[in-house]
Amino acid sequence: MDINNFKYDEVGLNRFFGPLEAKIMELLWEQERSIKEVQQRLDQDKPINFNTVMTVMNRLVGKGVLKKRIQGRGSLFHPVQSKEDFIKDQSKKITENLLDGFGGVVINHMLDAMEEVDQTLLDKLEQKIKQLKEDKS
Amino acid sequence: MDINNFKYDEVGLNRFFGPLEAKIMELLWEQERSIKEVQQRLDQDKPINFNTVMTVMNRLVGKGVLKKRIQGRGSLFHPVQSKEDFIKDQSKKITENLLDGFGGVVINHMLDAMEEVDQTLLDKLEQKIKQLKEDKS
DNA sequence: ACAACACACTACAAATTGTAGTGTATTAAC
DNA sequence: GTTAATACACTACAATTTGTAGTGTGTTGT
Repeated sequence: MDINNFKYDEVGLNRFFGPLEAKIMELLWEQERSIKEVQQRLDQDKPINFNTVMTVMNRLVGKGVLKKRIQGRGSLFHPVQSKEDFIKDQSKKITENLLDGFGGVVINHMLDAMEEVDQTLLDKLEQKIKQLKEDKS
Repeated sequence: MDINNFKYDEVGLNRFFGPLEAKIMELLWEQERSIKEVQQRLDQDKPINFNTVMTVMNRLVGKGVLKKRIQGRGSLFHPVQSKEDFIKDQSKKITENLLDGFGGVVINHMLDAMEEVDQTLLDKLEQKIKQLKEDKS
């Protein structure tokens, strides 16, 4: 899975993908689809070439986020992970990366950010730490 | 400050900058320097053109991470933030972004990642949580 | 046999980053 | 005071990523 870029000025899946890639992923997380089906869906919003969609979908296969399954004449595409699992995995990677890259420097600010979003998070984290300490002893 | 890309397959400052940019930032976080001084430092490791260094340094000014200060004939460059502050700010942005972009989906995995850190960080976490709770009451 | 379709291969454009040439203006030296 | 070195602006090109799309090929269904 070579997705390893997080654009934190973007929104939603655009943080991990280009805009067209993101739209395609979204459609395929809904359900498995052929290139044609994806192209027709996208075309409803804005005219888009079949080959354009094909190229991008194949690139996503190359990146390891989509899989191709031959079915009769054509192929069907589906993500290798659910959307939730994808986001979870990437978030974990990013968080680990921040922590073991910059350690103590960032941890306070991560907590600040957590608190701003949801106060109950601190309790959850406290519990986890308590549990961790019990496990160790 | 238009740094908004986090490459989580890279190491250190390369997560935020290109490799050459990162080396230059590192040198300027040590101390304010002229283009010539930066170029000569880098040149010790590997031959590098003066204009190359100049271009990249000016681009970093354009991105808002460096400032230029005229001094006599030439200019001296320095980061607008300390290295620590830079990393803190970016980390906070990334964390907030993850949390309010993907909400509950990522929280547990962020906590998981936090659990995996070393003991001293865990202690820091506990302290920080305690402190945050006191602030509330 | 032919037309429609699925797909491979190829290519180009914008943006980002590293690279570096040429030209200009100011400073320093003789 | 003319020349030479220096600092810098301007410009350009290559590789990579992402969006875009043309052409060509082989299979299918009529």
